[in-house]
Amino acid sequence: MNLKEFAKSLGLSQTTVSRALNGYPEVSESTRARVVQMADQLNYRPNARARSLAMGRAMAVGHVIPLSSKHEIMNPVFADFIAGAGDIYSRSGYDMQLSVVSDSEELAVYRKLAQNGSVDGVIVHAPRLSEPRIALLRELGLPFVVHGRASVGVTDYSWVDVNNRRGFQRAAEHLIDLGHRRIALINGLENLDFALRRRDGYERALQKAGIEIDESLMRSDEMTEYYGYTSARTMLDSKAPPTAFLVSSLISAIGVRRAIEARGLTMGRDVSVITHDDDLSYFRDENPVPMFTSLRSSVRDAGRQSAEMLLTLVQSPDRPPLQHLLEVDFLLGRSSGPCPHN
Amino acid sequence: MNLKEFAKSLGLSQTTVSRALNGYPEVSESTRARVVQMADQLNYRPNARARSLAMGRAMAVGHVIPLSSKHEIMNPVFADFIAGAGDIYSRSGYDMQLSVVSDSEELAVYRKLAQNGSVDGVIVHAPRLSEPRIALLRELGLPFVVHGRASVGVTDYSWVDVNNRRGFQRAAEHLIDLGHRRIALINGLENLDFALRRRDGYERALQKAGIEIDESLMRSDEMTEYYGYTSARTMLDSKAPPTAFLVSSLISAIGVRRAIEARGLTMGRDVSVITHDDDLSYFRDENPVPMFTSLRSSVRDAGRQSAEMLLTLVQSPDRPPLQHLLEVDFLLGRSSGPCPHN
DNA sequence: CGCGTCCTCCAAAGCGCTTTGGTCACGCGG
DNA sequence: CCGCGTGACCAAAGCGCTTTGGAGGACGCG
Repeated sequence: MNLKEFAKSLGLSQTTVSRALNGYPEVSESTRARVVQMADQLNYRPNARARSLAMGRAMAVGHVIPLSSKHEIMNPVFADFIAGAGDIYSRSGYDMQLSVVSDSEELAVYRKLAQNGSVDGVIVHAPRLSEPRIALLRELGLPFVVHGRASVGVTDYSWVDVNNRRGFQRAAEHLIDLGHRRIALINGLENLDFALRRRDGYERALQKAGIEIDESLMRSDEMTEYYGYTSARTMLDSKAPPTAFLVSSLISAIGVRRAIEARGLTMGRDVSVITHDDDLSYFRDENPVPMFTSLRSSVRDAGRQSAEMLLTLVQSPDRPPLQHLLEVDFLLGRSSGPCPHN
Repeated sequence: MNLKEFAKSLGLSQTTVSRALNGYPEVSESTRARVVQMADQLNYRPNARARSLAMGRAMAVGHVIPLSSKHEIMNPVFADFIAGAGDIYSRSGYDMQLSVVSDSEELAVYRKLAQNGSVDGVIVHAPRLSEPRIALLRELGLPFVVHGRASVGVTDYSWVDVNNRRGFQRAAEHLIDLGHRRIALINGLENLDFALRRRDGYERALQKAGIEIDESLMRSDEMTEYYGYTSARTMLDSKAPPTAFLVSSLISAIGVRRAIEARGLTMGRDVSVITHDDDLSYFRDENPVPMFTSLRSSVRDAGRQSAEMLLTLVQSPDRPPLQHLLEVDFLLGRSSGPCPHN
């Protein structure tokens, strides 16, 4: 059933029906009511493609997911982000389009999305220190919001980010206050901006406390469980093992914990752990005192914020960039305690 | 830049340009070469909306994700599935559309997708025992593939599923062979079909061995880490604790392990654990002998298979249903061993 | 030289919607 | 009674593509 047939079956013109359905004032309330009622009685729905072709707006936003051997963004964290963002899109009548691409074609895909007309805006995930996508998207004139920031380069773009530096500095300071001096950093991939900021926060805290930075206590990689496990395992087996771990992801922290216990040690007593926690639904700790002391920041919420920001941008494109910095919650759990060797 | 302008700048008609770009034989190779070259020089790309409007095909497939308080499909498992499916779509020139909806509107969204013309097919996730979506989609005439099966109702629809029953039966038999008699089942939500099949496999193994089924050793819920932890914790604290756990998800198994160790026991020695393992990238255990004895089946691969199946269905709609049953790999890890109390 | 056949290319008609630029009838004030 | 504003509706022109149904020229064959 298309508009033409539907209009005919109502004895009205296409114009009137279209207007009635889209809430324009040029049609009487009684007619509108009749149209709307008949529409869901006859199950008529405007064809989305035709609609957006006529309107010049896609009513869709895009997310590009690089699927590489090196860095896989499609991880549990991303899933929760998408859940948050998708929720907002649905409410606003927008579609969400996911493109899974090998990272060599990533930029080409953004280009395609823009020139293609298939989306009205995009979310940029996992920005690196210097981010070519920002320049590209600006050049293409496609509205975008970055989840995270790119420290190098222009600053006048829209983003939603977590205060990673402050969070990690605070966590490190907390460990230092507890007497720890050998604090390991199990970080994410340090070609990604957020990881660098975390490292920076960590280093600042050490420097302020006059603790020398020890590269052998720092790791950077994809934040898997196994990565957390092997990193911690290796460090704990070394001559001068760390007494505390600062971990970039709860998933890796689970691995760190496994290594600690495999060594016959007890987390929170022999070795302290503080982790960043994206508050993923599948790893939510509902204990009053959670297992991990953590820096918590809901990535699902970040997804919602980003989506909302993108939609405002899409709806008023000449607006100056919007930026939103989320603070993390510092949660005391059972994984941190005073340094035992003092 | 649209087709009209682009054609004019080439001194050709829209027809010829369109044909050149789409590989029709009615255009000479030399002209085609010129068109293609100019296209990427001038950065011309056909508008996707217009294209699919004209062709009557959306060149997109949909995935619907219910975001409810009761059951959240948007979990790490789903993320990996999407990564696999999305990969196939990209290669084939299809877009992937995700709809995140509250579960009360789920059916309405499928209806919309079909009548809307915004997708050419859908993947049905997390089927329940009896699945209204199957009847609906058939009625709507929208091609679909179910990830999983629905045991009750029609059987002639397309699906990709894992042999859950056999896998769990086998795992339970393995534990029985090791002398275990009190085997707990930490299952997924049992209104979902896959969970029922797993339970069925588990029960069959017990029955065959003449072991009485004990409801107090069975749990069913969303497969979070915390769920695994509390379930195991409670059971281990009971008068007649289980000596082995059969777990439906690696994530919950991590929680089970935590409970075991919190009790001062050692997994693999005091208590055995076998878990289903979706081979998620972020939980891949790269040890030669993995930590968990598991039933492994890559959900990413299932995503690929489902996507491929859907695309063949979309491309030849009158084809009879396709069905594909994936077997699980039984992997011996360090989490299972002989029953200690014998 | 005439005619049929390819080979290349083209004009124009959709695809299903929105939106511009009306028309028509009615009512009201002067 | 005339003129004009206003409310309710409509015809038709796009949006940017694909595809149908030719057209025109080159070429080969009798």
